[in-house]
Amino acid sequence: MNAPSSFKPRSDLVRILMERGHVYQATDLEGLDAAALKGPLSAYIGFDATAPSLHVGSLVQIMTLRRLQMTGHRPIVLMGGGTTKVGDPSDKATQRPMLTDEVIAENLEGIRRAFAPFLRFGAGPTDAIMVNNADWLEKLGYIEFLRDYGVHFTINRMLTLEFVRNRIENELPLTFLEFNYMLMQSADFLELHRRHGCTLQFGGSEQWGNIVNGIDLIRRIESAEAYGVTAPLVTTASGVKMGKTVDGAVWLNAEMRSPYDYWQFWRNTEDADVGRFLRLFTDLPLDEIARLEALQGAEINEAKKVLANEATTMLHGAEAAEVAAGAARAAFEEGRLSNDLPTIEVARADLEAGIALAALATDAGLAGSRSEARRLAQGGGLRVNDVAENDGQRTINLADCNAEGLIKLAAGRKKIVLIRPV
RNA sequence: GGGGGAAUGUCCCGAGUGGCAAAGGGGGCGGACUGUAAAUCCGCUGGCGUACGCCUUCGCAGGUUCGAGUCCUGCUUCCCCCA
Repeated sequence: MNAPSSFKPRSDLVRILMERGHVYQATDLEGLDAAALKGPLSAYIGFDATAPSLHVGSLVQIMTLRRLQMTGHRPIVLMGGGTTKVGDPSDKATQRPMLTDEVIAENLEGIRRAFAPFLRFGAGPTDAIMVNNADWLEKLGYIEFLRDYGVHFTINRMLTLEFVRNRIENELPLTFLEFNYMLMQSADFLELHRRHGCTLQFGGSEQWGNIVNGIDLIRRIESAEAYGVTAPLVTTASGVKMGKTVDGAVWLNAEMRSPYDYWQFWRNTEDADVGRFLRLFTDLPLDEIARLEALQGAEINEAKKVLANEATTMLHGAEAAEVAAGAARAAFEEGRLSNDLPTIEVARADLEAGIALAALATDAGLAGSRSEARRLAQGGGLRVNDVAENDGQRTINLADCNAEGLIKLAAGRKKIVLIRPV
């Protein structure tokens, strides 16, 4: 199912997706290539509202839509207002917790915003559009649903799907609710085909079964050809699923993860991942990436900075990226303070009275609790103005302010926060 | 409907004789070493407290006991076997 190496795509779309590492599996890459040459395609990816923001794990998908648009096609962002209520079981060992309507609505709002920097929305032929599957899924009556869609799916076939076999073999429950998810996703594809002429669906590798079923449904009901392409699951070279850190995921929304931290995330990429990430997550030309990727030893840090700059610029804008880069340069390369580091304001009166270091570090977000901050200090990981402080109980007051009236607090080498009395 | 088993440190897996803040992994965080990398070694990994300490945790609710993750009763969810 992987693209044969002998295949030479003629369309920009397929060529670029392949070159940049977006293709893991495809139903009919040659057919898609031919279709893309004929004119603008409409393609979609669905995003369920399981969290208040998308994170780096979804970035591959977003970038796929971006490439699609840049090669002259129309992206459709499908918000899963309806499917979220069922919950996709594909990559899960157990059923997801049920989310309430209120939570789903809030999550959708947060997710919606993430797309603006990556796609151009509008009414033109290749402008991106955003739709919500609650619009059609919620109207379906049960019997209607069974008769219109259920009739096209056989249990025999569904039982052969990998995640279904997994659940059954490992004796994990698979509820009927979850079992229906793929029908809903198939219905989505059909609906988008009808409404918007959508003929292509992208998704993560775990979406393969769902996508193929949608293509079948379109073929049966509309006698039309549709295509599916999945992206590889992006892991780091160490084999860890990408984007997992202290605070959980690397969120895209700025209020959940600051541009500075976002820049740092990319800057801390492992050597072995730099080339792959540059191809996937930036628009840099491939020959430029090849040059950066070839850098050896410490020089590859330059490539990581480029990656951080490009990725941060794309999401938060050039200005935010420059500020983040500048703050990092000052802090790590010149060993001095930059006022552009994340800053926490603390009431001057509180500092006059004195605050325990552990409490201050916790409030500044460097530790999850005071106990944790205290342990961090004991282990030598907490520094005040670059001096390791072992006693978490030590009081911090205005006397700790430097010449600029700030206190620099650091947990480890990389997490730095400035305290500003106000 | 009947019988048998399971649920553990709110990231995951997982041991647990009535004295347990609870073995061991993974993951994460910190330290050393480096290049803000990898690998390796070391430390930490429930909350609050300056401290001898206090509080909250083993599916839920009761009970026995000086004392319960561990025993008893009921309930919930899941798995297996029989019907």
